[in-house]
Amino acid sequence: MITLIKGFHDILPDDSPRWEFIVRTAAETLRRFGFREMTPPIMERTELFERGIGELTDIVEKEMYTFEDRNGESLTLRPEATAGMLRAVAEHSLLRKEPVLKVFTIGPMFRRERPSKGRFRQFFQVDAEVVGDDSPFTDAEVIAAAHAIMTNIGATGLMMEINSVGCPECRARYRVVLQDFLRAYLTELCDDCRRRYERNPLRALDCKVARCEEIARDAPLILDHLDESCRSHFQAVQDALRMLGIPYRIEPRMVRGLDYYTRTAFEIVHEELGRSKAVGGGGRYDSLLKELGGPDVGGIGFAIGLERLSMGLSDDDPRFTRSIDVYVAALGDRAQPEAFRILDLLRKAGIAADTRYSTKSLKAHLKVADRFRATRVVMLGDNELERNEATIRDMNTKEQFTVRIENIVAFLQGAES
RNA sequence: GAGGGUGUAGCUCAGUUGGCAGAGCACAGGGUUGUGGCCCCUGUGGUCAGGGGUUCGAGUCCCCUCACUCUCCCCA
Repeated sequence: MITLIKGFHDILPDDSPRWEFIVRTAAETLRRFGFREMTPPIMERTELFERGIGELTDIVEKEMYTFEDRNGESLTLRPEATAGMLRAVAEHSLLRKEPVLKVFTIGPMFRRERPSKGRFRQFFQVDAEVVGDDSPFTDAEVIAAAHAIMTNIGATGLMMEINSVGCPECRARYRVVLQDFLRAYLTELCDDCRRRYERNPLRALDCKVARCEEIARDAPLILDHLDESCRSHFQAVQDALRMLGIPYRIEPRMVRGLDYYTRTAFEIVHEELGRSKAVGGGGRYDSLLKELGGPDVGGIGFAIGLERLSMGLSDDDPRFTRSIDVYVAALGDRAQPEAFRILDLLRKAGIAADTRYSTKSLKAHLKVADRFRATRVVMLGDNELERNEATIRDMNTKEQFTVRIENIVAFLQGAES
Protein backbone atom coordinates (compact mmCIF):
# COMPACT_ATOMS: atom_id res chain seq x y z
CA MET A 1 0.00 0.00 0.00
CA ILE A 2 1.19 3.51 -0.76
CA THR A 3 0.81 5.56 2.39
CA LEU A 4 0.78 9.18 3.55
CA ILE A 5 3.92 11.24 3.66
CA LYS A 6 5.12 11.54 7.25
CA GLY A 7 3.64 14.56 8.98
CA PHE A 8 0.91 15.02 6.35
CA HIS A 9 -2.70 14.17 7.06
CA ASP A 10 -6.00 13.49 5.31
CA ILE A 11 -9.18 15.31 6.20
CA LEU A 12 -11.69 12.47 5.91
CA PRO A 13 -15.41 12.85 5.11
CA ASP A 14 -16.40 12.54 8.78
CA ASP A 15 -13.95 15.33 9.67
CA SER A 16 -15.00 17.68 6.89
CA PRO A 17 -18.10 19.33 8.41
CA ARG A 18 -16.06 20.39 11.43
CA TRP A 19 -13.16 21.49 9.28
CA GLU A 20 -15.39 23.41 6.91
CA PHE A 21 -17.00 25.14 9.90
CA ILE A 22 -13.62 26.35 11.13
CA VAL A 23 -12.57 27.65 7.72
CA ARG A 24 -15.92 29.34 7.08
CA THR A 25 -16.05 30.93 10.54
CA ALA A 26 -12.52 32.29 10.22
CA ALA A 27 -13.31 33.82 6.81
CA GLU A 28 -16.64 35.29 7.94
CA THR A 29 -15.07 36.81 11.03
CA LEU A 30 -12.27 38.44 9.06
CA ARG A 31 -14.68 39.82 6.46
CA ARG A 32 -16.61 41.39 9.33
CA PHE A 33 -13.38 43.15 10.32
CA GLY A 34 -12.97 44.46 6.76
CA PHE A 35 -10.47 41.94 5.44
CA ARG A 36 -10.74 40.62 1.88
CA GLU A 37 -9.52 37.23 0.76
CA MET A 38 -6.45 36.87 -1.43
CA THR A 39 -4.92 33.58 -2.52
CA PRO A 40 -1.24 33.54 -3.48
CA PRO A 41 0.28 30.25 -4.70
CA ILE A 42 1.66 27.74 -2.21
CA MET A 43 5.05 27.74 -3.93
CA GLU A 44 7.41 30.68 -4.35
CA ARG A 45 10.99 31.36 -5.30
CA THR A 46 13.26 30.26 -2.45
CA GLU A 47 14.84 33.70 -2.29
CA LEU A 48 11.55 35.25 -1.19
CA PHE A 49 11.57 33.28 2.07
CA GLU A 50 15.31 33.71 2.62
CA ARG A 51 14.91 37.48 2.33
CA GLY A 52 11.53 37.77 4.01
CA ILE A 53 11.79 35.41 6.97
CA GLY A 54 15.51 35.81 7.62
CA GLU A 55 18.36 33.54 6.63
CA LEU A 56 19.35 32.81 10.22
CA THR A 57 15.96 31.54 11.39
CA ASP A 58 15.28 27.87 12.12
CA ILE A 59 12.63 27.84 9.41
CA VAL A 60 14.95 28.91 6.63
CA GLU A 61 17.99 27.08 7.93
CA LYS A 62 16.49 23.63 8.23
CA GLU A 63 12.75 23.36 7.79
CA MET A 64 11.90 24.35 4.22
CA TYR A 65 10.78 22.02 1.45
CA THR A 66 13.13 23.36 -1.18
CA PHE A 67 13.84 21.74 -4.54
CA GLU A 68 15.11 22.55 -7.98
CA ASP A 69 12.68 23.10 -10.81
CA ARG A 70 13.50 21.50 -14.16
CA ASN A 71 15.10 24.71 -15.33
CA GLY A 72 17.44 24.81 -12.34
CA GLU A 73 15.55 27.47 -10.41
CA SER A 74 15.19 26.94 -6.65
CA LEU A 75 11.58 26.78 -5.47
CA THR A 76 10.11 26.34 -1.97
CA LEU A 77 6.78 25.24 -0.59
CA ARG A 78 5.72 28.15 1.60
CA PRO A 79 6.51 27.69 5.32
CA GLU A 80 4.32 30.67 6.22
CA ALA A 81 2.02 33.02 4.37
CA THR A 82 3.19 36.55 5.08
CA ALA A 83 6.10 36.62 2.62
CA GLY A 84 3.93 35.51 -0.28
CA MET A 85 1.13 37.88 0.67
CA LEU A 86 3.48 40.86 0.77
CA ARG A 87 5.17 39.77 -2.44
CA ALA A 88 1.77 39.94 -4.14
CA VAL A 89 1.02 43.33 -2.55
CA ALA A 90 4.31 44.72 -3.87
CA GLU A 91 4.21 43.01 -7.26
CA HIS A 92 0.72 44.23 -8.13
CA SER A 93 1.20 47.67 -6.50
CA LEU A 94 -1.95 47.12 -4.50
CA LEU A 95 -1.16 49.97 -2.11
CA ARG A 96 -1.35 52.54 -4.92
CA LYS A 97 -4.98 51.69 -5.31
CA GLU A 98 -5.68 51.33 -1.62
CA PRO A 99 -3.15 52.86 0.78
CA VAL A 100 -4.34 50.73 3.69
CA LEU A 101 -4.92 47.14 2.64
CA LYS A 102 -6.52 44.42 4.78
CA VAL A 103 -6.21 40.94 3.33
CA PHE A 104 -6.35 37.32 4.51
CA THR A 105 -5.72 33.87 3.13
CA ILE A 106 -6.43 30.32 4.24
CA GLY A 107 -4.41 27.37 3.07
CA PRO A 108 -1.66 24.83 3.72
CA MET A 109 1.88 25.64 4.89
CA PHE A 110 4.83 23.28 4.84
CA ARG A 111 7.67 22.82 7.32
CA ARG A 112 9.90 19.81 7.53
CA GLU A 113 9.96 19.39 11.31
CA ARG A 114 9.66 16.32 13.47
CA PRO A 115 5.91 15.72 13.80
CA SER A 116 4.28 15.49 17.22
CA LYS A 117 1.00 16.32 18.90
CA GLY A 118 -0.36 19.39 17.11
CA ARG A 119 2.66 19.71 14.85
CA PHE A 120 2.55 18.65 11.22
CA ARG A 121 4.65 19.03 8.11
CA GLN A 122 1.61 20.21 6.20
CA PHE A 123 -0.68 22.35 8.32
CA PHE A 124 -3.36 24.89 7.56
CA GLN A 125 -3.24 28.49 8.65
CA VAL A 126 -5.56 31.42 8.42
CA ASP A 127 -3.31 34.40 7.87
CA ALA A 128 -4.36 38.05 7.99
CA GLU A 129 -2.36 41.20 7.21
CA VAL A 130 -2.97 44.93 7.50
CA VAL A 131 -0.47 46.86 5.41
CA GLY A 132 0.08 50.61 5.24
CA ASP A 133 -0.91 51.65 8.74
CA ASP A 134 1.18 52.33 11.87
CA SER A 135 -1.63 53.15 14.27
CA PRO A 136 -1.67 51.25 17.58
CA PHE A 137 -5.41 50.89 17.00
CA THR A 138 -4.53 48.69 14.03
CA ASP A 139 -2.41 46.48 16.28
CA ALA A 140 -5.28 46.13 18.73
CA GLU A 141 -7.77 45.53 15.95
CA VAL A 142 -5.66 42.74 14.50
CA ILE A 143 -5.32 41.10 17.90
CA ALA A 144 -9.07 41.50 18.38
CA ALA A 145 -9.71 39.84 15.01
CA ALA A 146 -7.58 36.86 16.00
CA HIS A 147 -9.42 36.67 19.30
CA ALA A 148 -12.80 36.91 17.56
CA ILE A 149 -12.00 34.04 15.22
CA MET A 150 -11.32 31.79 18.16
CA THR A 151 -14.30 32.99 20.15
CA ASN A 152 -16.63 32.44 17.21
CA ILE A 153 -15.28 28.96 16.65
CA GLY A 154 -15.88 28.18 20.30
CA ALA A 155 -12.36 27.29 21.36
CA THR A 156 -11.68 27.51 25.07
CA GLY A 157 -8.66 27.76 27.34
CA LEU A 158 -6.87 30.36 25.22
CA MET A 159 -4.78 33.34 26.31
CA MET A 160 -3.48 36.34 24.35
CA GLU A 161 0.13 37.11 25.25
CA ILE A 162 1.68 40.35 24.07
CA ASN A 163 5.05 42.01 24.10
CA SER A 164 6.96 44.75 22.34
CA VAL A 165 10.28 43.87 20.78
CA GLY A 166 10.93 47.52 19.91
CA CYS A 167 12.02 49.19 16.72
CA PRO A 168 15.44 48.26 15.22
CA GLU A 169 17.08 51.15 17.10
CA CYS A 170 15.68 50.13 20.50
CA ARG A 171 16.63 46.56 19.84
CA ALA A 172 20.20 47.41 18.95
CA ARG A 173 20.59 49.33 22.21
CA TYR A 174 18.91 46.63 24.27
CA ARG A 175 21.00 43.92 22.67
CA VAL A 176 24.16 45.46 24.07
CA VAL A 177 22.60 45.67 27.54
CA LEU A 178 21.49 42.05 27.35
CA GLN A 179 24.86 40.83 26.15
CA ASP A 180 26.54 42.65 29.03
CA PHE A 181 24.23 40.81 31.41
CA LEU A 182 24.59 37.38 29.81
CA ARG A 183 28.37 37.55 29.61
CA ALA A 184 28.70 36.56 33.27
CA TYR A 185 26.65 33.41 32.68
CA LEU A 186 28.06 32.35 29.32
CA THR A 187 29.45 29.06 30.62
CA GLU A 188 26.12 28.16 32.25
CA LEU A 189 23.89 28.72 29.21
CA CYS A 190 22.83 25.80 27.02
CA ASP A 191 24.69 25.15 23.77
CA ASP A 192 22.06 26.81 21.60
CA CYS A 193 21.96 29.99 23.64
CA ARG A 194 25.75 30.21 23.69
CA ARG A 195 25.85 29.72 19.93
CA ARG A 196 23.30 32.50 19.44
CA TYR A 197 24.89 34.86 21.95
CA GLU A 198 26.57 36.98 19.30
CA ARG A 199 23.99 36.87 16.53
CA ASN A 200 20.69 36.77 18.35
CA PRO A 201 21.02 36.96 22.14
CA LEU A 202 17.31 37.72 22.55
CA ARG A 203 16.39 34.12 21.99
CA ALA A 204 17.99 33.18 25.31
CA LEU A 205 15.06 34.90 27.01
CA ASP A 206 12.67 32.40 25.47
CA CYS A 207 14.76 29.28 26.11
CA LYS A 208 13.01 26.37 27.84
CA VAL A 209 16.14 24.83 29.38
CA ALA A 210 15.83 25.09 33.17
CA ARG A 211 19.09 26.93 33.88
CA CYS A 212 18.56 29.36 30.99
CA GLU A 213 15.09 30.13 32.32
CA GLU A 214 16.56 30.90 35.74
CA ILE A 215 19.11 33.23 34.24
CA ALA A 216 16.55 34.87 31.97
CA ARG A 217 14.36 35.62 34.98
CA ASP A 218 16.93 38.13 36.22
CA ALA A 219 17.83 39.54 32.82
CA PRO A 220 16.99 43.13 31.90
CA LEU A 221 13.76 43.44 29.92
CA ILE A 222 13.40 45.08 26.54
CA LEU A 223 10.26 46.78 27.81
CA ASP A 224 12.49 48.84 30.13
CA HIS A 225 14.69 49.90 27.21
CA LEU A 226 12.14 51.12 24.68
CA ASP A 227 12.40 54.64 23.37
CA GLU A 228 9.57 57.08 23.93
CA SER A 229 7.69 56.37 20.70
CA CYS A 230 7.87 52.58 21.06
CA ARG A 231 6.78 52.78 24.67
CA SER A 232 3.81 55.00 23.97
CA HIS A 233 2.85 52.79 21.03
CA PHE A 234 2.83 49.71 23.24
CA GLN A 235 0.87 51.57 25.91
CA ALA A 236 -1.69 52.68 23.33
CA VAL A 237 -2.10 49.09 22.10
CA GLN A 238 -2.86 47.95 25.65
CA ASP A 239 -5.32 50.79 26.23
CA ALA A 240 -7.14 49.82 23.04
CA LEU A 241 -7.24 46.14 24.01
CA ARG A 242 -8.75 47.03 27.37
CA MET A 243 -11.37 49.14 25.61
CA LEU A 244 -12.36 46.12 23.55
CA GLY A 245 -12.38 43.82 26.55
CA ILE A 246 -9.78 41.51 25.05
CA PRO A 247 -8.09 39.48 27.80
CA TYR A 248 -4.32 39.66 27.49
CA ARG A 249 -1.16 39.17 29.47
CA ILE A 250 2.17 40.92 29.00
CA GLU A 251 4.89 38.35 28.38
CA PRO A 252 8.08 40.44 28.57
CA ARG A 253 10.37 37.56 27.60
CA MET A 254 8.46 36.49 24.50
CA VAL A 255 10.63 36.53 21.39
CA ARG A 256 9.32 35.22 18.13
CA GLY A 257 11.15 33.00 15.68
CA LEU A 258 10.77 35.16 12.61
CA ASP A 259 13.27 37.95 12.19
CA TYR A 260 11.02 40.60 10.74
CA TYR A 261 8.97 41.54 13.79
CA THR A 262 9.18 45.07 15.25
CA ARG A 263 7.31 46.60 18.13
CA THR A 264 4.14 44.62 18.86
CA ALA A 265 4.46 40.84 18.96
CA PHE A 266 1.81 38.45 20.24
CA GLU A 267 0.98 34.81 20.65
CA ILE A 268 -2.20 32.93 21.35
CA VAL A 269 -1.52 30.12 23.75
CA HIS A 270 -3.58 27.05 24.53
CA GLU A 271 -3.44 25.78 28.10
CA GLU A 272 -3.17 22.15 26.97
CA LEU A 273 -0.51 22.67 24.31
CA GLY A 274 1.54 25.13 26.35
CA ARG A 275 3.61 28.07 25.30
CA SER A 276 5.97 26.14 23.04
CA LYS A 277 3.10 25.25 20.71
CA ALA A 278 1.15 28.43 20.17
CA VAL A 279 -2.24 28.23 18.46
CA GLY A 280 -1.51 31.52 16.75
CA GLY A 281 1.00 34.28 16.63
CA GLY A 282 1.82 37.49 14.88
CA GLY A 283 3.26 40.90 15.11
CA ARG A 284 4.17 44.15 13.46
CA TYR A 285 6.72 44.40 10.67
CA ASP A 286 7.84 47.89 9.82
CA SER A 287 10.42 47.22 7.10
CA LEU A 288 9.45 43.88 5.60
CA LEU A 289 7.47 45.22 2.67
CA LYS A 290 10.27 47.55 1.67
CA GLU A 291 12.70 44.64 1.95
CA LEU A 292 10.56 42.77 -0.58
CA GLY A 293 10.60 45.64 -3.07
CA GLY A 294 7.44 47.42 -2.01
CA PRO A 295 6.87 50.90 -0.59
CA ASP A 296 8.36 51.83 2.79
CA VAL A 297 5.29 51.31 4.94
CA GLY A 298 4.67 49.14 7.97
CA GLY A 299 2.14 46.43 8.58
CA ILE A 300 0.97 43.87 11.07
CA GLY A 301 -0.38 40.38 10.70
CA PHE A 302 -1.02 37.08 12.38
CA ALA A 303 -1.45 33.40 11.62
CA ILE A 304 -3.60 30.84 13.40
CA GLY A 305 -2.94 27.11 13.07
CA LEU A 306 -6.22 25.47 12.15
CA GLU A 307 -5.34 21.97 13.36
CA ARG A 308 -4.36 23.34 16.74
CA LEU A 309 -7.46 25.46 16.90
CA SER A 310 -9.54 22.40 16.08
CA MET A 311 -8.01 20.59 19.06
CA GLY A 312 -9.74 23.05 21.38
CA LEU A 313 -13.17 21.98 20.10
CA SER A 314 -15.36 19.23 21.48
CA ASP A 315 -15.86 16.21 19.23
CA ASP A 316 -19.58 15.64 19.48
CA ASP A 317 -21.01 18.96 18.39
CA PRO A 318 -24.36 18.36 16.65
CA ARG A 319 -23.48 21.03 14.10
CA PHE A 320 -21.03 18.59 12.59
CA THR A 321 -23.30 15.62 11.88
CA ARG A 322 -24.02 14.68 8.30
CA SER A 323 -27.47 15.14 6.82
CA ILE A 324 -29.35 15.34 3.51
CA ASP A 325 -32.87 16.53 2.73
CA VAL A 326 -34.33 13.55 0.90
CA TYR A 327 -33.54 9.89 0.34
CA VAL A 328 -35.12 8.16 -2.66
CA ALA A 329 -35.99 4.48 -2.17
CA ALA A 330 -36.62 2.47 -5.32
CA LEU A 331 -38.34 -0.89 -4.80
CA GLY A 332 -37.76 -3.29 -7.63
CA ASP A 333 -36.26 -3.06 -11.10
CA ARG A 334 -39.29 -1.41 -12.70
CA ALA A 335 -39.28 1.51 -10.25
CA GLN A 336 -35.58 2.18 -10.42
CA PRO A 337 -35.45 4.18 -13.69
CA GLU A 338 -38.29 6.38 -12.48
CA ALA A 339 -36.60 6.87 -9.10
CA PHE A 340 -33.41 7.78 -10.94
CA ARG A 341 -35.28 10.48 -12.86
CA ILE A 342 -36.97 11.84 -9.72
CA LEU A 343 -33.64 12.02 -7.94
CA ASP A 344 -32.31 14.23 -10.72
CA LEU A 345 -35.36 16.51 -10.56
CA LEU A 346 -34.91 16.96 -6.81
CA ARG A 347 -31.26 17.89 -7.21
CA LYS A 348 -32.04 20.36 -10.00
CA ALA A 349 -34.59 21.94 -7.66
CA GLY A 350 -31.85 22.55 -5.11
CA ILE A 351 -32.76 19.73 -2.75
CA ALA A 352 -29.91 17.64 -1.34
CA ALA A 353 -31.01 14.16 -2.36
CA ASP A 354 -29.35 10.78 -2.58
CA THR A 355 -30.05 7.08 -2.99
CA ARG A 356 -28.22 3.78 -3.15
CA TYR A 357 -28.74 1.71 -6.27
CA SER A 358 -27.50 -1.57 -4.81
CA THR A 359 -30.01 -1.51 -1.96
CA LYS A 360 -33.18 -3.49 -2.72
CA SER A 361 -35.48 -4.03 0.25
CA LEU A 362 -37.42 -1.16 1.77
CA LYS A 363 -36.09 -2.01 5.17
CA ALA A 364 -32.53 -1.69 3.96
CA HIS A 365 -33.37 1.55 2.15
CA LEU A 366 -34.77 3.05 5.34
CA LYS A 367 -31.73 2.00 7.27
CA VAL A 368 -29.54 3.81 4.77
CA ALA A 369 -31.83 6.86 4.86
CA ASP A 370 -31.52 6.84 8.62
CA ARG A 371 -27.76 6.71 8.44
CA PHE A 372 -27.71 9.57 5.94
CA ARG A 373 -29.91 11.50 8.40
CA ALA A 374 -32.42 12.19 5.63
CA THR A 375 -35.40 14.15 6.89
CA ARG A 376 -37.75 12.63 4.31
CA VAL A 377 -37.86 9.54 2.11
CA VAL A 378 -39.51 9.22 -1.30
CA MET A 379 -40.65 5.60 -1.65
CA LEU A 380 -41.42 4.28 -5.09
CA GLY A 381 -42.54 0.69 -5.77
CA ASP A 382 -44.85 -1.20 -8.08
CA ASN A 383 -47.97 -0.14 -6.18
CA GLU A 384 -47.16 3.55 -6.51
CA LEU A 385 -45.85 3.27 -10.04
CA GLU A 386 -49.15 1.87 -11.34
CA ARG A 387 -51.03 4.89 -10.01
CA ASN A 388 -48.30 7.35 -11.00
CA GLU A 389 -47.73 8.19 -7.33
CA ALA A 390 -45.04 8.02 -4.66
CA THR A 391 -45.18 7.68 -0.90
CA ILE A 392 -43.30 10.33 1.06
CA ARG A 393 -42.33 9.51 4.63
CA ASP A 394 -41.29 12.05 7.23
CA MET A 395 -38.49 10.34 9.13
CA ASN A 396 -39.06 12.26 12.33
CA THR A 397 -42.83 12.04 12.69
CA LYS A 398 -43.28 8.80 10.68
CA GLU A 399 -46.15 10.48 8.83
CA GLN A 400 -46.65 9.31 5.25
CA PHE A 401 -48.23 11.09 2.30
CA THR A 402 -49.29 9.90 -1.12
CA VAL A 403 -48.18 12.36 -3.77
CA ARG A 404 -48.51 12.31 -7.57
CA ILE A 405 -45.08 11.96 -9.16
CA GLU A 406 -45.22 15.28 -11.00
CA ASN A 407 -45.96 17.03 -7.69
CA ILE A 408 -43.09 15.53 -5.65
CA VAL A 409 -40.72 18.48 -6.02
CA ALA A 410 -43.41 21.03 -5.19
CA PHE A 411 -44.56 18.95 -2.21
CA LEU A 412 -41.07 18.68 -0.79
CA GLN A 413 -40.32 22.33 -1.37
CA GLY A 414 -43.61 23.39 0.19
CA ALA A 415 -42.94 21.34 3.28
CA GLU A 416 -39.44 22.77 3.40
CA SER A 417 -40.49 25.68 5.62
C1' G B 1 18.71 16.01 15.49
C1' A B 2 18.20 13.37 20.93
C1' G B 3 15.15 10.22 24.00
C1' G B 4 10.65 7.16 25.47
C1' G B 5 6.11 4.33 24.06
C1' U B 6 3.05 1.40 20.78
C1' G B 7 2.19 -2.02 16.41
C1' U B 8 -3.52 -8.18 16.64
C1' A B 9 -10.34 -7.27 11.89
C1' G B 10 -12.33 -0.83 8.77
C1' C B 11 -12.21 1.48 14.32
C1' U B 12 -11.26 0.74 19.88
C1' C B 13 -8.81 -3.06 22.12
C1' A B 14 -8.47 -8.35 24.89
C1' G B 15 -5.30 -12.54 24.14
C1' U B 16 -3.16 -16.38 30.77
C1' U B 17 3.35 -20.50 32.10
C1' G B 18 4.52 -20.75 24.37
C1' G B 19 -0.74 -25.01 22.54
C1' C B 20 -7.29 -24.10 17.24
C1' A B 21 -7.21 -16.01 16.05
C1' G B 22 -11.06 -13.23 19.93
C1' A B 23 -14.74 -9.20 21.81
C1' G B 24 -17.35 -4.58 21.22
C1' C B 25 -18.42 -1.06 17.48
C1' A B 26 -18.97 -0.66 12.15
C1' C B 27 -20.59 -3.27 7.61
C1' A B 28 -24.07 -7.11 5.05
C1' G B 29 -28.31 -10.44 5.47
C1' G B 30 -32.38 -12.24 8.35
C1' G B 31 -36.17 -12.12 12.47
C1' U B 32 -41.03 -8.59 9.46
C1' U B 33 -43.09 -11.00 0.97
C1' G B 34 -43.13 -2.85 1.35
C1' U B 35 -41.47 0.57 6.77
C1' G B 36 -35.52 3.10 9.96
C1' G B 37 -33.44 4.02 15.06
C1' C B 38 -33.98 -0.33 20.18
C1' C B 39 -33.57 -5.71 20.55
C1' C B 40 -32.26 -10.84 18.85
C1' C B 41 -29.83 -14.31 15.27
C1' U B 42 -26.34 -15.11 11.34
C1' G B 43 -22.50 -13.69 8.14
C1' U B 44 -18.21 -10.92 5.67
C1' G B 45 -13.64 -9.30 7.34
C1' G B 46 -6.68 -11.29 9.73
C1' U B 47 0.55 -11.89 5.97
C1' C B 48 -1.07 -10.97 14.56
C1' A B 49 3.70 -4.31 11.01
C1' G B 50 7.87 -6.93 7.98
C1' G B 51 12.17 -10.23 8.11
C1' G B 52 15.21 -13.64 10.70
C1' G B 53 16.16 -16.85 15.11
C1' U B 54 14.89 -20.38 19.41
C1' U B 55 11.17 -24.45 19.76
C1' C B 56 7.65 -30.47 18.31
C1' G B 57 4.80 -25.85 18.27
C1' A B 58 5.57 -18.39 18.46
C1' G B 59 0.46 -13.16 18.48
C1' U B 60 3.35 -14.61 23.04
C1' C B 61 10.55 -15.47 23.92
C1' C B 62 15.28 -13.22 21.30
C1' C B 63 17.56 -10.07 17.25
C1' C B 64 17.05 -6.67 13.10
C1' U B 65 14.14 -3.41 10.04
C1' C B 66 9.90 -0.36 9.21
C1' A B 67 5.71 2.48 10.65
C1' C B 68 2.98 5.26 14.02
C1' U B 69 2.97 8.13 18.45
C1' C B 70 4.69 11.24 22.55
C1' U B 71 8.57 14.39 24.97
C1' C B 72 12.74 17.95 24.19
C1' C B 73 14.75 22.04 20.65
C1' C B 74 11.51 25.29 17.50
C1' C B 75 7.38 26.91 15.39
C1' A B 76 0.95 27.44 13.85
